Amino acid sequence: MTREAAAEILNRIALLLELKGENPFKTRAYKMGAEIVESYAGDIMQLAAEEKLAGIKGIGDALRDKLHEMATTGKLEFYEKLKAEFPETLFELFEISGLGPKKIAALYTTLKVGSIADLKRVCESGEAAKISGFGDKTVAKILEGIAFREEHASEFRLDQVYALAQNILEALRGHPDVSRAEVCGSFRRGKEVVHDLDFLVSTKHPERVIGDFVKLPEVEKIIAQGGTKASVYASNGVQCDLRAVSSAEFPFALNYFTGSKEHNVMVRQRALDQGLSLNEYGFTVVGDHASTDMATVHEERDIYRTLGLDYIEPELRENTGEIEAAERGKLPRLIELENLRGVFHNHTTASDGKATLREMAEAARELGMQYLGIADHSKSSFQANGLHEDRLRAQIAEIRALNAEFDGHFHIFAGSEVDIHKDGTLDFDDGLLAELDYVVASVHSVFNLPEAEMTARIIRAIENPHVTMLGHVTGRLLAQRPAYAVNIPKIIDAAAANGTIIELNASAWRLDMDWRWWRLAKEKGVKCSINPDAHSTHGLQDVLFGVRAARKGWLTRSDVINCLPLGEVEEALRAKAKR
DNA sequence: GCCGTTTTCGGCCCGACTGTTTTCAGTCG
Repeated sequence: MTREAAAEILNRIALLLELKGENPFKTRAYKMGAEIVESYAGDIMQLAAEEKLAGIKGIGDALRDKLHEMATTGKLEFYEKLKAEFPETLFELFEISGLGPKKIAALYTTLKVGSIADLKRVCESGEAAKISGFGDKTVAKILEGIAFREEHASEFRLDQVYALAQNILEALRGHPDVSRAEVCGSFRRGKEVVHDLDFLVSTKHPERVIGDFVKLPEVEKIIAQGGTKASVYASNGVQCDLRAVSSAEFPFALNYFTGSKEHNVMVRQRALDQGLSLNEYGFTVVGDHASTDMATVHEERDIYRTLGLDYIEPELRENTGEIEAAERGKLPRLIELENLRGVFHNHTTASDGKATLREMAEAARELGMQYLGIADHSKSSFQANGLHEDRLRAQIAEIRALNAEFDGHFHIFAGSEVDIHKDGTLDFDDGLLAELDYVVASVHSVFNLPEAEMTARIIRAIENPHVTMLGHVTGRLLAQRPAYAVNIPKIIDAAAANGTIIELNASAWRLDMDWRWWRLAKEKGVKCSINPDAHSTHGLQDVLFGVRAARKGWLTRSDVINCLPLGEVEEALRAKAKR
């Protein structure tokens, strides 16, 4: 059993125990256990199998035995019995915003609600509103939650599909009959969520490749299988499509299936204007334009060149002006992962992170970073074990000591992710903020303010001279929780006026600020910081998702503060502090 | 369920907000 599967089972046990009204500290122990299993540095399932789990904090006798059982038998009797008491679909209900274990338990015991379909029915029929503790507003909120979930049901975050896409791509590229393979579609365009994964291969033997594709270990169910294409569901529910074309067709098919549809329409129109018809198989000459120069097309780049355009990176293909820019040679040179020199906004065990300060520093160093910014939560974020003044001061001292140890080879910046209160004041006074190397200001409470009030609240924080950057501007959780109401253009103006950086939170759950706003921010002169918001050493790698989003927002390395080498970024932070 | 130790039970994380309620329960961060 994989560690992900084991962690999932522990999490589900926690949910079911909560439903049964178990001691909340017991359910928390299971949740903690799940987190440890997910993030443990080392092969925890191997250790579990060999009964070598002793001494891991948070894993006691009970969890140790359960992990051993899962690692050796592939299942857990305790869980099998527990889940047999409830319908399998019950877990869906926990995904509805506004519903917790108590309400779910009430719905289940009084009305036998065991699925979202049941839930919708009893809310609409008026039965739910009659349950003690429920009312019209509760029911309206639940229905809103259901609607949001339905609207986003087919969306997958990048953390859910990235490894899958890489694994399948690798398998395809390793196939003896495949000469070229790519992922196309919205994944290639760097969208923040995707609906499916589209793979493309060039081959002389499509039937062999397709036959092997549907037998990949990642494949759960075959939806369709033909001579040139196949569709399957992967085990995590993501639909994966494969198309096989010839080598000559490959660049055209790659371009076509990458989209976006709107971009394709514009490109085809441009081709027509030049007497060429473009489709997923190639160019054909139309009318009397027989003399058009049809350079041989080997790469996608050649298609654009034939049409008199610079190569347009996939992330830019949204028909938002990229074709005009390509025509005039004005496309930006997009940022690349390798351009990042360091990362700001990361957490440690001091608040809700899973790795210590030293572990985070070592991990960042191993990734080739020159510096690491720590920004643990501030005191108001109780749920995240936010730091009070004394603990923050102790952390600053710890960071200074570690830096002395690094002796210039690596640097840790002492920061804080300070809560923005409802009125726009910050969680620490200016004196303490001034002791820090930098400050990330974020909203973590009172999400439901009217837009004007929320905007004013955030602008007040931006105007605090100690605030270096603004954290996750809209608070959205992709496919789970909508953004709070906030006027982004006004936020951008305020950031520009105060020299405040805006974060591009690189967590696959957030990707916030959204890529659609970065061109405006860039025009106004606002700098971006691509922040992993890492809560573990592994989380540092989320910068990958952030870079994709930044590219989609037309950003170059000079727009992104953490592309600066150590000396220059120190200078930039000092300059901001002096303003 | 885990942890720690004044070695075996008692503590474990707090506050705001909302909606349902007449004093609080549930949810969220």
